[in-house]
Amino acid sequence: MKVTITDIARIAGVSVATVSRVVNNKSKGVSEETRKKIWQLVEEYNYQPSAMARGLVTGTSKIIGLIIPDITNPFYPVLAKGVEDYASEKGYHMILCDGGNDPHKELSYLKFLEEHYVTGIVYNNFREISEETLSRLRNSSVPVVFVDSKVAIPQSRNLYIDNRGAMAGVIHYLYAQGHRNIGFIGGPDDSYSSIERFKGYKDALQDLQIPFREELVVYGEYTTRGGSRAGQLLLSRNVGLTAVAVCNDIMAVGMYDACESLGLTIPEDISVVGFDDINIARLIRPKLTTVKQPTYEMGYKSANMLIDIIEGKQHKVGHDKVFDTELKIRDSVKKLINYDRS
Amino acid sequence: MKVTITDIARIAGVSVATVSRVVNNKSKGVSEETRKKIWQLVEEYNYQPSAMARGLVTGTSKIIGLIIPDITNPFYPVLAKGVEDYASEKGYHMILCDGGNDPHKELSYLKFLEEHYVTGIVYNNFREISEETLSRLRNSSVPVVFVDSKVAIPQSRNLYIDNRGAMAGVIHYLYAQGHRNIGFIGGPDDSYSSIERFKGYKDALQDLQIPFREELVVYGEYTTRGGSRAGQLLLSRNVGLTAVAVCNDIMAVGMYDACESLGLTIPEDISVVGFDDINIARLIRPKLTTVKQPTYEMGYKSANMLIDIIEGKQHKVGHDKVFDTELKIRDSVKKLINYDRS
DNA sequence: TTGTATGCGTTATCAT
DNA sequence: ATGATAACGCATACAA
Repeated sequence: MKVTITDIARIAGVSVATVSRVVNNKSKGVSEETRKKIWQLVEEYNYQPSAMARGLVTGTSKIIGLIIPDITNPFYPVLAKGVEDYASEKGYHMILCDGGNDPHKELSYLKFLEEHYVTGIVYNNFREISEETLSRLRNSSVPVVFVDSKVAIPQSRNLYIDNRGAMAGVIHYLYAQGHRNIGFIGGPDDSYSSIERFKGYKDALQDLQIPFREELVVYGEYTTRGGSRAGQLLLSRNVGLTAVAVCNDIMAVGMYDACESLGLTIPEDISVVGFDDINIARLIRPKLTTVKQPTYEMGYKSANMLIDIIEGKQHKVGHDKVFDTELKIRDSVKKLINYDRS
Repeated sequence: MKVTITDIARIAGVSVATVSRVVNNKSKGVSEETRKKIWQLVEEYNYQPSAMARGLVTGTSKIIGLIIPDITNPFYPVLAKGVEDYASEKGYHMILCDGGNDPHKELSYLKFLEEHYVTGIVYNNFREISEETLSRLRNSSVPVVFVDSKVAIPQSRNLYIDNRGAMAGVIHYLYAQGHRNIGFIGGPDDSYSSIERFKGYKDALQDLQIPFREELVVYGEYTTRGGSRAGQLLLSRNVGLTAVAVCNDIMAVGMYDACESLGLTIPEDISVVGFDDINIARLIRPKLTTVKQPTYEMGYKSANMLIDIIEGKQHKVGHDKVFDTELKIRDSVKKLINYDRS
């Protein structure tokens, strides 16, 4: 049998109100003596307050939700760790919801979170967030921090990186290494980050006065397999590519596979740059040159922003938080000519 | 304002009982007409039953918990995916709890799950499960499926692989490739899987009549860094190693690092075998020969077993489920001599 | 087929 | 400092 607050009260010879005060650390209104006695009983009988009953009366909880599209994408465990760490520092629990890239499941999780009175949500979905989800969020008054997408709803903040600028930086770097025929492998065409990075690709081409060629661009799923397929397609076109900018690291890994199966060597035959700097990037050979996102920090900070909103400490300085990225130069890009920028 | 069952009842001009019957799909006792009307209202007002109130009265929930030590270990996202997939097939939600390798946090999550009336728990911790945790579990009557550890408590099942036999198989394989001086890199010394795998190592040596040498064995954390440190220590001993069996893949990756920093080439200078077959194993070079665990299936099956217990469909055939492993032979082991087993 | 009434375990208000 | 009690939103046994 589960022991309830009534049991403890009865055994201690006090009222439930008193037990409640003690258990919730209400500073006033209880003598040291009874306080001690009750704690002792709580220990002895292993009393655990029912989160249900508590939630029912308070209408809230100490839980935040994290919604992501796919935990097996190595980017997300790190993000989740960041969120979890900050949350638990502040006495919150995190519920991780893997939407499985399925809008239905994602929506179901959102309902689940609402039904459980979560106090806030960290939301990431590389795809466009569905209108149904959005309107639900708008009406629910639950604070939300969106990671890597720009959505304006009340009680929400956005946290992202400069995808566009970072990708432009990649192209400029490749240019500086002597590359002129630079391909682009993008993610799903409804992916916010992919769209932005593609813009950066075009920005840079324009800056560098390189004509944009449709045939140098291919899209795929945000998976290793997606990268592999896209890579094979791109390479099979024989368009004289010397380098490829890939939209994220797991796709870049797929690109490695594609090159291998076609007998091409990186970076001798073709240079590759990724995005994210997941762990694998420095473990594969050649080590992958890529754009580092401060993934853990982004998770940590998003939880921070969320809990600040929850606790009323809203950042006055502005709605959004932009994180810096960094190009990690490793071994997957070849210097083509002795090009001196001086 | 949140809309409650009372609101719907009032608007529909019926009692809350009727609304409740409809919402919970109680087959009998409601006319088609009112049923329709109520569903319509539910849609229109976006009524969501409070999980708190519901849980409070039923004393249960449709939630299962998954407790793991570290989501950033690539083994776990896959396991989690398996659990999540089965659970959501059956209409359950999964709460993922990352204990962060911290017994305190783990215990805190366990309490959290209990307070939220979870109907069951899938539990994995490579370390010995603390006595406090265990006694808590014993008293709580929540069904538990333990993954990769053997714990006997009522209402629980175990699911694991033959760690010992699999590691023995690794050693036999190395022997067949001509290796005689085989080192072992183990995980934390209170890790169940590490202990079992070490036994397998010793079993095989005995079978093969190779004397056991203490100096060929080193332990470390279950991380890349732990593997790297252990590898450096082992290699620095200059004990004439030709091969090393590593306790899991992320440590094996660390071993790769160690070899690189010492100027050793795999497999020419030293052969390496891992355990788990995480994604990275086939992405690093040389591709890692390793023992494949059916990780996703293990997650899926553990949720299956758990929900069977919950729903009373207990497997009569036995308490435990043992999964098969498979040695994936890739490129990290060198054949030393022409040894013909015929 | 539908409604009434009770209780789930807790917090919070108002007394004492 | 402590207690009595209403209220939270719902499921369910029992009545009608």
